[in-house]
Amino acid sequence: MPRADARVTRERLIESAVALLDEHGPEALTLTAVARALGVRAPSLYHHVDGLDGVRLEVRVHGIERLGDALQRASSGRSGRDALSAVARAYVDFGRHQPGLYALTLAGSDGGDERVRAAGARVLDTVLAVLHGYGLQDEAALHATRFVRSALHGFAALERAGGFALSLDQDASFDHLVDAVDAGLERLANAQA
Amino acid sequence: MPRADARVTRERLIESAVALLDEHGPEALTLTAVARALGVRAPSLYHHVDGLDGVRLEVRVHGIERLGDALQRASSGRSGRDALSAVARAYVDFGRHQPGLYALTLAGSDGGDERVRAAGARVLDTVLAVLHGYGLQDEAALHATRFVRSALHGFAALERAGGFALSLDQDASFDHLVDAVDAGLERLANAQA
DNA sequence: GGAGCAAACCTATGGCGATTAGGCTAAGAC
DNA sequence: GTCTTAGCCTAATCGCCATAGGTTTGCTCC
Repeated sequence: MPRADARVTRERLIESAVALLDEHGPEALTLTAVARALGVRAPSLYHHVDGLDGVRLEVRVHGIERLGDALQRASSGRSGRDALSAVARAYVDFGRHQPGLYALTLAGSDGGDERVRAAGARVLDTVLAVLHGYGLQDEAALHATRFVRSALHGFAALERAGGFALSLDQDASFDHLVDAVDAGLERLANAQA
Repeated sequence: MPRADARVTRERLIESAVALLDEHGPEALTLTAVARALGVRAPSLYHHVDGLDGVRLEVRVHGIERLGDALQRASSGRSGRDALSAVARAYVDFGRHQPGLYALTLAGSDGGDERVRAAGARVLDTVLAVLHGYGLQDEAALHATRFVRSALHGFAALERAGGFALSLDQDASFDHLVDAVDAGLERLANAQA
């Protein structure tokens, strides 16, 4: 029975952690900093989460869930290339707007946490639904999912790391990427038949 | 004028750092650990590199150079889809065999270091050479490079992070990825014309 | 309306890693 | 042989994670 006057709640803790992460990078996510943001001392957090890794886990779960939300929202009511384009845009935008949060969704030893698995499955299902629009099914669809996620994650990660150093328009590159992925999916769909 | 009996050299320092990274992960790369491996105390390292970030920079430069070596070796004597396949395999294998080193090649604020730029340019050029085999030139080739690097980095990163949770064969997924990227490049080459 | 339980915090402490300051030693130049 | 300086060192500070153990104070239930 949680007390009503608690300064620390899972929601507020995640909120603070995400803010630190997005504004000051991964290094800034410390127990001390989170505690300070919540008006509390660092050891107090141990009553709510399992140390720094626990904070990261909570944030990761939250991040994957939010990513799943964004992808599902983007794909709803669309199909085929249209759906691919919308989902891809949503994915990349998520990485752009919440770089710190996004980085945590993938990096990490999640020790087989159930919530991570469930949230990840939802992301996977959303992508799979898009691929069905290309006629991809079963194993071929799963391989294709890995291709799509590789391309999207790679793009988001390279963008974040400053890997696209040249002064070439990134939005144009994104459009080319979607075009190329579209062609790749058509190839995989044909190869499957 | 360096002394002959020095225990710390750039080479030995990088070697130790890479070993720590590949065997025990990013967290294990500490000044204390590197110093211990070299038979020296941590503060002594400051005479050779600029702190922990300096170590990371040295390792990053080394990693990008080695990646460049691997890609160039893989592409030499091949062209077209054959070259793409070989380069992709070399890229992914690099990430598999040296996960810690690979992770550092991209993650990071390299503050515009000249050696990083140069080594990165060599990687870029190798990929560009492959794309010329598809008839891609100029701007279109650069956009295509981003597509290829996104797909390869994404695959390597997801593999390393355990993002491919399902028990689906990863080598088969890799073959599908190469196939899809090949199709994507053909599309981009046609769109260019 | 008070007793008791447990939630929510706290201080104290230990340990480790980064980094700075300041000093010793001995290799190699001249 | 002197002297410069590269290469290491110890000492000390600071920030952070983590554990141990204690105090306050809502809440619930008689």
